[in-house]
Amino acid sequence: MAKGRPREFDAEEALDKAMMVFWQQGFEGASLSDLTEAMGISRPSLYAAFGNKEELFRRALERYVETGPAAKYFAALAEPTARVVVERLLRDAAQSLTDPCHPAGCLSVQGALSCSEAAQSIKDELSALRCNGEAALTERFERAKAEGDLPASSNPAVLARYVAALLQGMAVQASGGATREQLLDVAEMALGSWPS
Amino acid sequence: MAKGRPREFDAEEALDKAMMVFWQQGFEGASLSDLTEAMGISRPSLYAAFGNKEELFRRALERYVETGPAAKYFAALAEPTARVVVERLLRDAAQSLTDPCHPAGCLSVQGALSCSEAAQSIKDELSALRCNGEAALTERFERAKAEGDLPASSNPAVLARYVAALLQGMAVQASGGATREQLLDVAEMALGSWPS
DNA sequence: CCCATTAATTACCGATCGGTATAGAATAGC
DNA sequence: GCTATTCTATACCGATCGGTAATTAATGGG
Repeated sequence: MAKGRPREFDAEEALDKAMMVFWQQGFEGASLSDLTEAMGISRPSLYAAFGNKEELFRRALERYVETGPAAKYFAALAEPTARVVVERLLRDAAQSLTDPCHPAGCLSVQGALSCSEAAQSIKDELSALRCNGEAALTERFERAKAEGDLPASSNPAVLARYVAALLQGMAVQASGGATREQLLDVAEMALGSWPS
Repeated sequence: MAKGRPREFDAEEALDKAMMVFWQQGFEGASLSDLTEAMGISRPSLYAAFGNKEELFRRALERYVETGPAAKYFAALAEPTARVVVERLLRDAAQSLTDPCHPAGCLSVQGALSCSEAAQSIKDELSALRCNGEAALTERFERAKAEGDLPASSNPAVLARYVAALLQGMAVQASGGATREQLLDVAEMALGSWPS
């Protein structure tokens, strides 16, 4: 098994580096030279290991969802009540969006919020990802409503869209340099008027 | 006065076309070819009239602020009470962000939320613009607080940041294809818990 | 009418874009 | 050791990027 020359770099490490570059510069703003330099590998190695720029982005995004900040998002849905779910979503977001260990903001928002026609499929994939996150939150709120955890009069889809919009707005603020404290203020403000 | 050959295009019309392209594709995603095609002028005409791509963007942004959606934002601050200001901000945003007459979303958000180092100054200018809008809202809330229009316990800066985040999040949602009704739901949800 | 001035057109510039052909280096199985 | 296989390194590809030089066309002032 495993014939041939072994690769001299760790694929997951390289992917993490690529993720950071896409995170900071967006899909189109990240050039192959930026990527190879950050990943510490040559251009042919990148193509051999990851296909092309678009597939590399998808792999990086996958990693962002599975092991990055997006993983905490889905983990928060497991909290026992809707109120605690939202508390964790907003507070974790304030924390993660300003974590100095990685670029400010959210890859799913700033990866390709606008782009040329050539990158349309990337933009669509990102908005589909955000939509999935919102849908998962809607389901969580539907469950909460069924459990009497949210008022019977509440509208889970609207609540989820509201929270999603707030999180995405916090991501824009973080991208613009907002501090963790400022984002926490926004989070607490929203929590102060949460219906439960 | 006015010597030389007269230009064959209307500069403001051309600027509006450029604004649309930047709005849809972002600063970096919009190529000179995209721009000249949409503006209906040749490349040297563009450079003679507007300097270069960066200055063209700044001119288009200026126009966006003065005569575009951003103008309505500042107009809303003139409403008599904080409550009505926020009502108009959120509802006008839901309307404008999904107006089929122009690209979905907000130029100040999707013009360059992330970019390469080469476009950093554009990104900075946009985040400064958003920051100005937020600061103007803070001042409006301070006035409202002084007028007893907002509770004495309220924090104008936090309220403004909360509203700004919500608006920016709505812009992200619109960019992803959210409908006007969906954004209005978010607006009404936020208004339902407004402190006054 | 002629000239100075400005705009439009064509054709082009070097640089960088994403992507690859080719050849050499390192492994496993035989 | 030899071969098949896989990775790495150099050097390169056509296309497109933002930006311009040079020429021609249209105006106003003298």
